[in-house]
Amino acid sequence: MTTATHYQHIWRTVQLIPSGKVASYGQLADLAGLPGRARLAGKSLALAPKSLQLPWYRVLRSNGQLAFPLGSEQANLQKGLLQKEDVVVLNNRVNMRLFQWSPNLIDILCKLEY
DNA sequence: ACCTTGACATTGG
DNA sequence: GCCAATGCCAAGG
Repeated sequence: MTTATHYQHIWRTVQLIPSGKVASYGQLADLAGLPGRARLAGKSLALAPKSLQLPWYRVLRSNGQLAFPLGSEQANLQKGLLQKEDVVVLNNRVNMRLFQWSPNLIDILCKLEY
């Protein structure tokens, strides 16, 4: 498997996150069939062509924090996009307990992928 | 080829 | 909650 392929898996998978929901980089990697490779998920979002129009802003750190520094241009943009979907961001952070994915949904998504 | 830098995560103190 | 240590690994220098 080439890294380009890995990126494409991530790009395909991130589009499965429904509006109004969020996932962590680790979950994204897992769903893409790349367990333990959260870092790769971040990398591939960073390098994704803008033309793909990915919902990158629905991906957060495992503790719910935005991946960008508080007050940065990127963080503000992400916060705005999330709040437009009624996801509350406080102190650069989302309450992940409100967004736990049910195991059967994860199951469905995994089957969609492969 | 070696080193550093990240849109990361988990564990242990 | 904070920090350091580990594990992860592609990109760019």
